[in-house]
Amino acid sequence: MKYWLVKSEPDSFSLQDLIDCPNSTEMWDGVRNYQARNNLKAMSEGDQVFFYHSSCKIPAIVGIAEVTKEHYPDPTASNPEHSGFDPKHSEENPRWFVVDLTFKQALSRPITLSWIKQQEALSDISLISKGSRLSAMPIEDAHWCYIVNCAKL
DNA sequence: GCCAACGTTGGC
DNA sequence: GCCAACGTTGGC
Repeated sequence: MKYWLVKSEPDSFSLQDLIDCPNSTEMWDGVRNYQARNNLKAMSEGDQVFFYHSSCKIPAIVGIAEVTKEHYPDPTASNPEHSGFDPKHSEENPRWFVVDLTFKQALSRPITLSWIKQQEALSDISLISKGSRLSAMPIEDAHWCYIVNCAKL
């Protein structure tokens, strides 16, 4: 099992929004960056995912979700009406993908970006290193465990 | 709202 | 294939 982190702007889709989805499950669509896409494709069913709130007052990891369906073509990329439409994408020859994420639990306290930056043990976490703008990125086991322990689930 | 750090696009 | 121009992300 692998660990990941996905980002979402809470103004457009928050952890609560995921909880409120049917079966607390949502198709994670709209990724239009190749590296982030490759990370989506590397996800397996059962992988655990930190849910991170970005571009907001207090950027933080706020919860945990699970990959419940492995990657499949992003339907929003084939929809000309959709802002994520890509004419070079098709069902037959897909360029962009989604996974399904299911809510698992909220952290009892959010793990803020500013706190993460203060932790020696997390000094090389992908979230604050090169390529940190990716909307989906891998998290090392040790970093995952450190954060989960500190969140006192 | 600013801007640094990227990623993408397209002319050549 | 280079690189300038442009767009996006996301912290501050």
